[in-house]
Amino acid sequence: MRREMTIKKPTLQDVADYAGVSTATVSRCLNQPDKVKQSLQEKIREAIETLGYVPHGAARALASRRTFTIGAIVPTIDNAIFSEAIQYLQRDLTKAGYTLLLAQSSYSLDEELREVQSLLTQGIEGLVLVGEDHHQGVFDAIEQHRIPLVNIWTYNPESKYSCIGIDNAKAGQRIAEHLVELEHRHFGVISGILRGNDRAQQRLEGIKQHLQQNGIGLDDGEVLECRYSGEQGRLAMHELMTHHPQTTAVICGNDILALGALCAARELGLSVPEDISITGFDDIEIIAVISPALTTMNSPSRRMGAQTAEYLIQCIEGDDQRVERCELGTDLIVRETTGVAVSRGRA
Amino acid sequence: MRREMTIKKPTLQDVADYAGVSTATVSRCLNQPDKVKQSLQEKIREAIETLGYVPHGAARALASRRTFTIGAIVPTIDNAIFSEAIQYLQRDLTKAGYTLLLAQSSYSLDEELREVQSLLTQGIEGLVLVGEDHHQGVFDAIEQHRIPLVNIWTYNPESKYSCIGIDNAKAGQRIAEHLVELEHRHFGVISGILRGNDRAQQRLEGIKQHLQQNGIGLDDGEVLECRYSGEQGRLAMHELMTHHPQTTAVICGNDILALGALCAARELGLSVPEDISITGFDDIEIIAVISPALTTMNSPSRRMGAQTAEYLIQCIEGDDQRVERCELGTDLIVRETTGVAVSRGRA
DNA sequence: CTGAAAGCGCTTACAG
DNA sequence: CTGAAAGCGCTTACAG
Repeated sequence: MRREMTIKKPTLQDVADYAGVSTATVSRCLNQPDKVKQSLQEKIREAIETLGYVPHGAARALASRRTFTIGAIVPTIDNAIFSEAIQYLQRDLTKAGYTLLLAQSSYSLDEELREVQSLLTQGIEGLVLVGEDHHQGVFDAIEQHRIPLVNIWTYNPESKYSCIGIDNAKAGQRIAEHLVELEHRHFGVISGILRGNDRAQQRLEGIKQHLQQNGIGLDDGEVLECRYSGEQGRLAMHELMTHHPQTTAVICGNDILALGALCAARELGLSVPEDISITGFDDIEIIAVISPALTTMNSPSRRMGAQTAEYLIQCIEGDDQRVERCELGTDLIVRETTGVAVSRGRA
Repeated sequence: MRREMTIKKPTLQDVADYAGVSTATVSRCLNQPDKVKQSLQEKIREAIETLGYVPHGAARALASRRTFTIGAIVPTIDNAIFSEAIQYLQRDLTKAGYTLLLAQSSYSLDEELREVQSLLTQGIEGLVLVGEDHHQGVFDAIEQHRIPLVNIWTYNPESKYSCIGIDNAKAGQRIAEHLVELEHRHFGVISGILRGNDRAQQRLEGIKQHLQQNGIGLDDGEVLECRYSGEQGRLAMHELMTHHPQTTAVICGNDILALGALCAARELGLSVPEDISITGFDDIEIIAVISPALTTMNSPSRRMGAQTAEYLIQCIEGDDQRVERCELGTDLIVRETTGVAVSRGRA
């Protein structure tokens, strides 16, 4: 019988027996040490040490109704902007004693809903989603569970839920404005897949709106959608230039796509920016050291992660149900890939 | 009293009452449906639907002694190779009904130990770590909890624990060999921080060994350590060329450092590879579309993630305690940044 | 400051 | 195929 002691992991009860106190005291010693006499604390710590006791999180969660767990769902972790945000979110959550449960939606709203349900089962006390466009079931579940939701990467002053992010439409507009100022009249857009991605949709809307205001049209054929990969960007650029050779300005959905487009331009013998201007989005760290230096819009992903952690913790600990709508600024960073299309005139 | 029903989340008991069955039956309906009569299943599903029941993970974990949770600790999630591996690990774990608990160690073995303890509290049924060099406390804890550990990114046929990764020393050797074949005699190494990073240490050992075999020395001053960032690589390259201007071959710890070094070479007016050869490591996706195309060693991070998920699941479900030591191959991908140093002779 | 005891929401032999 | 009941390992009023 006693043999079992060595094979079974020690419980709070074992610690209590060993230290000659009650389980209540051991529990207090762990969670509210100041309520336990010094001498007992020492005995208990010794017991914990020699038995190699490790608390049982599930039991604690069940009894205390606290999981100290936050859920986050990003489209994919394998995109620098999301991994940067997650890095900071995770780091700050950990500092405050919370655990991050991370899931990926692959840019699918249905998949996102499934992940939300799974996270809810696991008892998350807060949820972070990307964008503000979600399956209705997500909102229903959030309401029922009464946990704070923060939508990141999006800013909407009227949102019913908290958001910490950028104004995507305005950012798209700003890029278009820059290129229009350089007197471009023939545009192409290489966007990420729009379905399930409200950020990309909003940016495209911003671009279209600004072009329209300046009397510049943008045909459907001049907007290409593809996955966020360098190779996809390269192929899209080739397709764009085949069907719309007069294009002098290409707005890309992110930096990776822009690097692919740049690659295609090289292959086509087009000089940048003399023949064609190309813009990115995000200002990921790596592009600071590559040539030609990419004109892009920065995206404060780390700040987003850190601020989200801070908000959520305050929301939970302060029992503060206030909705926060926070707009983080973006800056157009003009470098070497945009300019006047001198070589090919201004048709 | 009844008012509480609307404010409190429904439990299994509520579902059972509503459906007119016992909690045992509801539980079976959820976990082993084939053991429950069809007609009852329908009633129960209806009850779940109308009450909006969501299972309580902690209670389930406590009662069943299963958490369906796997822990993984990477140095940082903000490095393409780790985020790629995690993406696949996460995806495949999710498919199999497991949840990934992700933590970051910031390349600190002490921090790693702390995270391991936290994960253990949360009841992980398996653990994934990067490298084979860990705090002794990690091994002790793993032994005590009897959970499978797999060390990734490392391959050691004698390892006591499972490993799925590459032979880092061999990879380092292979890079050095390539450059020696191109008749380089003056080397520089821009490595990641070595402390707490056995992969980087092993690669450096492999490089040193091969150079030594060919009568080429490598002074301490010719090995620079820096964080994995483009800017750090750029600065290190400047320092290297200031103190060792005769250098014709620079081996970088990863692709990001190599891009930084390439940037510095441009700034210094050095042609690549005519004046100097530069190599990376990892073959991250993005470098496929940038110019000059980087010579590098590929690192099968996605395969590592997927294979780790597969092994762990089999280990847990098959109750198979077999230790697996799996070497994933690497390939030297020779592109445009390495060649004979024609311009500066072969001193 | 400490302990006895109820209870958190499930699962699972066991009996029928 | 189904149910009564014990138990998973903690926390937390409550009483002292």
